Parts: sequence; C-alpha cells; structure tokens
Amino acid sequence: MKKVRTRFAPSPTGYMHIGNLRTALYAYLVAKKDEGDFILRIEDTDQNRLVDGATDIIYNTLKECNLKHDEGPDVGGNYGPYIQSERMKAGIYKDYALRLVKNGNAHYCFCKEEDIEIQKQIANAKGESFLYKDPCKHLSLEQAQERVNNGEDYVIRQTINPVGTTTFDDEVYGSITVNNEDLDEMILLKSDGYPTYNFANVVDDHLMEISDVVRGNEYLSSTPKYNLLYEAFGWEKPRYIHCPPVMKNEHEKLSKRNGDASFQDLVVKGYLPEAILNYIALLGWAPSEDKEIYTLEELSKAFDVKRIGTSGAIFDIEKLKWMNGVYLRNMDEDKYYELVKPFIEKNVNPKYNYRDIAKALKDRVQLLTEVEEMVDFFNEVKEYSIDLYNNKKAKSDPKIAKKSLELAINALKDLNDWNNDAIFQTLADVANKNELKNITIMYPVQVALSGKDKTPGGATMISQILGKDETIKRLEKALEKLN
RNA sequence: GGCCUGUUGGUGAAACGGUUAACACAUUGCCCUCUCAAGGCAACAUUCACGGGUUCGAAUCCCGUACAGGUCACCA
Repeated sequence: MKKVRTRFAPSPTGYMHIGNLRTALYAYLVAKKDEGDFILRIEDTDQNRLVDGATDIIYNTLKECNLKHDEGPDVGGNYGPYIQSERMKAGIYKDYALRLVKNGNAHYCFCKEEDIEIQKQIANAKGESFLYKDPCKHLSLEQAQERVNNGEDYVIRQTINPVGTTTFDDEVYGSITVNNEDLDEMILLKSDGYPTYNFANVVDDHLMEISDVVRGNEYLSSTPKYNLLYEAFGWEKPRYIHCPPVMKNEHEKLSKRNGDASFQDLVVKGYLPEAILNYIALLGWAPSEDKEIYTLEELSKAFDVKRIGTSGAIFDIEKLKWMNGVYLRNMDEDKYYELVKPFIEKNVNPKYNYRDIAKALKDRVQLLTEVEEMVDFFNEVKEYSIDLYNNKKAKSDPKIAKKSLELAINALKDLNDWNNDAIFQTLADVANKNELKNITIMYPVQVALSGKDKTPGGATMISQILGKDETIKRLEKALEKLN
C-alpha cells in the first residue's frame, strides 16, 4: 500500500483558531495512524491578506501541541514549513497552468474583474444565480497567445465541459455527485502571476504525494473541480476526508474574531495544550471505546476516519474546562507544581510554603488562571461580611462562630507541634469535648483565617500554612469583628 | 436564489433493522466530608426535526417538508 501522507495547509492570515487546529490534528492523526508523514505547507498565495507573524503563530502552535511535521526546508536543524510563495519562484505553477492550456483544460481570460463584478451584481439583484460564462473561452489559442504577447493582462481559467456529472467519494460524507454545468470555471493563475489556492493546492498535493486530503467541509462543493483538475493532468486522485465544522453556537461557525476560540487565547486563560487537543479531537469524532481522556499517541492509535461525524459540533468551553481539570489532577506532582507556581507567586508572600499551597489546590483547580484569586487570602484577609459565618451545614451563625473561635484560640495557643494533623486533632478534641460537630469549629476558623466561605484546603491546612503566630493573630482579629 | 451537506437530551455523542436509546460535560438531589473541590450514588430523551412509505419490526432504509450550515471571489 502507498505510504500515507497528509498535510495541513493553512493560509497565514491571522490567528490559529480551534477549528483550524482540529483540522491539523485530524490530518496528523490520519498520517500517524498508519505511520505516515504529516506535512506543513503555508499557502500564502494571496499577497493582499498576508498577516505579519501569522506563519510563526501557526508554526509555534503546532509545536506547542506536539503536532510535529515530518519534512520541510532546513531551518536551524529543524524542519521548517513549506512556503508556497517560495516554491512559486521556480515558476512551477505557471508551467503547470500552461500545460492545461495546451491540452485544452484551461484557457486564457482577458475579462476585466470589474465587468464580471457588475454582471454578478445584476444577477444577484434579479435573484438569479450567477455562474460566469467566460467569452474568452471561445478564443482560439493563437488569438489568445497574441494578446498575451501584446502585454495584455490575463488570468488562466479552468475549462469545464458543461455536460455530464462529476462524482467523488469522501471518506466522511460518502459519494457526492454534481452536474458539470453547475461548476464554476475557476481562475487557476491570477493576473499577478500567483496561483489561486484552488490550483496551487492541487499541484502541491500532487507534487508532495499527498495521499489523504484532510480539510474542512467548506471545500465539499469545490472538490469536483479539483478532481477535474487531477483528471486533466492525468494524476491519481487523493482520498478525501472532509471534516464537519466546529461551531460557536447553533448558527455560527467558530471565528477568530471573537478571540476566545483561538488556541493562544485559551492557553493564556490557563488551558493546557494537551487538554485542548484532547477535547477538540472529540468534537466531530468519537472513539469506539467508552473513553475520553487520550494522549496524542493514544489518539493516533485509536483514530479512525470512519468515525468522524458529519454534522457541526458546538465548542463547549465548559467541558474543556472540566477536561483541563482532569489533566491537572492527573499530572505528575513536579510538573504540576511548575505550572501553578507562577500563579501562586503573584499573590502569595514567599514566606508561605508554596508546595503546600499547590497541594491544597491540586484537585480544586480547573483553570490555572483561577489560582490567583483562590489564594489571595494568604497575604491578607480582605474585608468580609459576618454573614459568612452563617452556614447551615456547620450549624453556625455569628454568635456560635464567636464561641467556636474562642474555643479554637484557647486550644491552639498551647499547641506547639504545628502541623495539619496535630491542628486537626486539637480542634476535633475541642469539638468533641463541647459536644459539637467538627465542622462547627472548623468552618468559623476557616472563615476567620481567609474571609471566604470557600477555600483550597480546610481550616487546619490553612492554619499549617499560615503558621501559628499568624493563625492566632487572624483568629483574634476575627473575634474582635464579632464583638 | 441554484448547487452541496447536515438534523439523536442544554452540549459532545453511542447505536452498524430487533437494547429499558450507552457514555461524558452541564444541571439537580443524596452520600462522604474541616469549607469548596475530588470521589460515590441517583434523577434528567416514553423518544431520535416533522410528515409519509418500506418492513413482522425503523433513531437506523426510501420519499417529501421544515430548519440549519457550506458554496457560488484574481480568499483560502
């Protein structure tokens, strides 16, 4: 069997959003499933839409996601991406376009862009569909050649015989047939000499021996035209794998405009690349086993094109958040610590034990960026309402809390072995002696120490981290507040 | 508007003509518990957009309708 080769072929026109990333992921997985090659090719044939740094964003995003491509020009010992505009310098696209002109599958067109635009608007105004019927199609090759030689501006268009039908098989959507008369004779080579995406894409896919074309389903309707191109060249067609869209909501596809869907933004918000990748793999694809957490490597083994869905999937940030939490919880202790540490540092004095704080946080964090706010009380207890002492479960109210705090202070004052277990034992004994539930002592202590009704770690863990002096100080201060 | 594609709970989804229509997120309740989480348990679609048809039997096959998305660029 032929070696599987896939490619991710984005245009460098901005940020990398989740839909793009997912397409890249699927292309990668299709290749790796069969130990094939994954290629990165930047399609920058539109000189007007280039965005500075966009190629770097794409390159770095794939790198961060560990979606390594297998070949490309040498860049400091690494594989860089293939850049279409650089390949063009060798004039390859024009040569191929001319080949089609020669064998009658393409023709020169001298029509003015503005004229076509006007015709289109008239048609739209009438509510008619617009398919450009190119008069230049009927020029003889000699006539056309002469005008070209005279320096007239021209483009090269695909020539399509408007009879019969064209059918292609998509691995996801099945067999699709269209009438050739509905096919647009698209421009292959623009007047600036650059190829259009439509053309460069086909030529490059062939030259790079791409076996499986993985892309979004917005290309479904133009695929017949691509196939006609393959036939015109006499090239073997690739397998097509069109992916369903990733939606922002019921009606809109995900767009980079709204920011929060871009990979970079998600990372900044505290999402882990592994979790993002894992989550998006499940948008539009479902494994055959009942499992959701996958490493990249597991994904490439489990991935199966046949299980890619056909309908759009809405991006649900809530589930990503949950999954991010799973990754954080399952993470190796040291790696986890390195990740949360910067967020603890921002709000917590280094005199407190970061390791202990990180540990208290571990299965409570879903987003790294939430950490700052969760630990801000270590430095200082912010102003809070004594209503916080009202807690049904603890059977606590400000009055009871006052009593609890007094008991806690008395007991803790004499405790010298200052650690979580000892503190817990001491307070539990106090509760027991006074025929109270543990929580009736613990909860008020927690509020007194933090000014919050929810904290990472319980009252005793916070006490340990704060140290005896600070703990007693805060308890006494809280007591004053209750007087 | 023409053409192409899609439609299972709030969300992601499973089901390859015969199950009480999996599972996960979210939500709600209970348990555990020093708060919150985490973990455990349970509830949540009499029904698979709607209407016909085929079949002993349909979420699964066929037709139509509705709705949605894509496409119709010298953008990709």
